[in-house]
Amino acid sequence: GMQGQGQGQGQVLRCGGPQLFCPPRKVGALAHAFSRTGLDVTGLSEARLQHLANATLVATPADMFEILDNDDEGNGKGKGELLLQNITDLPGWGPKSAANLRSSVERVAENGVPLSRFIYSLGIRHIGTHSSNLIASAYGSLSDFFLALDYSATSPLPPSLPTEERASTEDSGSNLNSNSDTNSNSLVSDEDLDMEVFVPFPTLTGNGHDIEGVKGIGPVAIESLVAFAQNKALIAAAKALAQTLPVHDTKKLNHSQVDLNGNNVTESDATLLNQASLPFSGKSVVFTGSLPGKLSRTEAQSYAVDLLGAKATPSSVSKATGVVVIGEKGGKKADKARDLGVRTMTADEFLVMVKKRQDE
DNA sequence: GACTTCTCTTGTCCCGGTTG
DNA sequence: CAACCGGGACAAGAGAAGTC
Repeated sequence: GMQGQGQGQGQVLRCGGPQLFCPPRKVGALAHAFSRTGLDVTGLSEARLQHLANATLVATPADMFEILDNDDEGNGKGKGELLLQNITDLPGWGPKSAANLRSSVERVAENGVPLSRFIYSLGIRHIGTHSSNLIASAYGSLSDFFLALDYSATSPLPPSLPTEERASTEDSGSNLNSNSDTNSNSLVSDEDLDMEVFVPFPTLTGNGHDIEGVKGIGPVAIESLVAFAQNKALIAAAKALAQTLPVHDTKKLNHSQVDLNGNNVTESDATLLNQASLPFSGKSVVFTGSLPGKLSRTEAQSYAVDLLGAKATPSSVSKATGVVVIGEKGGKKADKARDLGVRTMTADEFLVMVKKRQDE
């Protein structure tokens, strides 16, 4: 890792660099990428990933998709079959679990993931589900997101560089930063914003002129994004991963909804998504208790966001919460919602709304 | 066929970032 | 600078699946 140390303020021991290429944390990074909120490849617990990593079968998320390669050159087994065989032979694994893993990978490779989950899967620090959603809707498409990464990686002024180098790269306006006492730890300090100084991720930060920026993405998140963008190995891994599966634009409707109930969602629904007329538009929706049927909370959250227009599905209730959906055994969240006067609805009522949207 | 292992899910808590 | 909000980590348990 090349970036600065962990700054000592977090309790967690960190390599300076990215998790994916930090041996102690590699498995954790892989687990993060394949987790349900990421690429959602089932059958890959942290323990199982440890097996694969120990056997040097899988080092990056993209490697896992090699299990689908079937480039057998006339004789013998293809690459994917070999990998499948190697996995099957690992202790604790068997034909069944290996085959299940393969089909899980296959499902993801065919269906793809929404841009937000792709971004989440990259494991960028401070970029969790919420920030990933914000970023995804800011850029809309994977290509635009990568463009932003490439652009921001070209920053001539990494935050750690001494001020002399800063001055040399911006000869015309060098006098602006003459006051060296200013604690310009921040990447987007006012001085930087004023002149045509390089600003990374202007779509997110705003450029002070025509671009407003994204609320909820602050300097810390930006700094983390810049570090990611400047790491060639991580970018390469991300682009390799992008080759393995379709990444759906956020402004359009993503294909993942087709899977939920096998229902097709038409293109016209996509245009409805951004309208403010949806039941949950602009609201954050919190779920508590278990939902009827085999509907998982994750699926329900997808419905709330994609079909009903919710802006977020946090895990806790606050006064900013728009609606709390109460399933069976709803606990303290339901109480808190009532205390705060937050609107509540039953899971059944929620499902009716979902059904109605699906039928349109 | 028994045992082990992993998965899947929810609730709670706390840290940290963002915002005004 | 303070309050608020959100996410992540943690814990626990029930259930399912697979291995041997």
